[in-house]
Amino acid sequence: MKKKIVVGMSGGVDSSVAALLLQRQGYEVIGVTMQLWREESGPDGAEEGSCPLSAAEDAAKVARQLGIPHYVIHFEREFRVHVVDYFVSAYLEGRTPNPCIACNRYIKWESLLEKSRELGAEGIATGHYARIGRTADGRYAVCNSASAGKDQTYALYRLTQDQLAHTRMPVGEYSKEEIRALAEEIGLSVASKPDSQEICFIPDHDYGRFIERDMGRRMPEGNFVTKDGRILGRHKGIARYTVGQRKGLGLAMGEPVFVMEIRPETNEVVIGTPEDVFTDRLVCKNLNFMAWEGLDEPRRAKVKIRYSHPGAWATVRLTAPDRMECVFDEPVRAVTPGQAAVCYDGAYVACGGEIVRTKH
RNA sequence: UGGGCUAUCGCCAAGCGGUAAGGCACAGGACUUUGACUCCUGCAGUCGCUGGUUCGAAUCCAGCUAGCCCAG
Repeated sequence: MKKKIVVGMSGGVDSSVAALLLQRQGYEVIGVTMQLWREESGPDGAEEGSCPLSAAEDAAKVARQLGIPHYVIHFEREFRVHVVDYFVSAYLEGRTPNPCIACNRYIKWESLLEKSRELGAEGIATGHYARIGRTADGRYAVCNSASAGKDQTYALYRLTQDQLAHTRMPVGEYSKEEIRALAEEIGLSVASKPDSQEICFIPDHDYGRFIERDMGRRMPEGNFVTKDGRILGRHKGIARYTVGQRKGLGLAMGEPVFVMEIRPETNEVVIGTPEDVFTDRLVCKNLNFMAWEGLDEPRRAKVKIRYSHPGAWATVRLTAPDRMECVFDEPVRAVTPGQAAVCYDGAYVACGGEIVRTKH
């Protein structure tokens, strides 16, 4: 009897080819498109955003081409709570969230995996460019995909051992070019669809406006200050800024200036020089251990502090049961509370957590 | 109100008789699988106003206006 697997199909090239590959590997593939968000723009509720009708239609079309069943599952409620609400409240608290990490954790894995079990499948598969390997001591861990330019492991650091044991990422064995070629080869209609980018539920990229509309009122203005307390001007609400930001401050100081810190308690945004935004240590919490089972003693690791970060060498250690400190060999730029610090042991994701504090 | 100084792009600022540097800000684009960063491009037909001198004036002269400083 064939093994049954659920493939999360976004309507894009990657997840479409993932379904194809699994089918070729002999799985009984079930295509599922998650409906996550409905943009109530336009008078008659025109669709837009993450999984617009066209996404589900594209996915359904691909499923038809492959001859597999296809379902649309509604996760709007989960997405609202675990991604959008988290996103908005984090910004209002002066942090800079990474919604893709939250979405992976709560929606793509927790909710979808649960659903797949209800459907009698042994697990789920996605179109991520990452691989799932086993360490010497048997732990599951995601590692860099075959094509270095397409690594998505940073956003996957949250996955648990159980989730990893029931997950397949077939496109991680290939490069983007190979995936497109495969799609074209069998005539998949979505072969040339452009890659998605930007946060799916804010297509116009105006975060400030989204947050204000979501909470139904305007954010309070406050002061831009220097680290020694001098007032430089007024800001338009702390959620409009993030550490390391230069553009959009409207501050003509003669030299470029950057956001050093956001202080929700006083509603202040601290401004500094390019050098002021470098730090050599950070503390994170809500840890998840992947290739590493724990961290009894300080260890060396390459640490990424944002999705596109090449990684920087650091010594990491636990300072409390759920507190990890990273001390970098060289200062890194714009360590930002709310973002994730992900440690790598070789190609494997070792562990990671949410950045809570930086030290200047 | 008497004396001195200054007025050049949103901010700062070169320019010193030969036909408006630069920085910041801003806008657009590229890059980007979150926010950022970075990169590229654009951005004063005009120099507080009005006259004058000159082949030619932001640059010299006069008056006016505004701001700053000193005196009072």
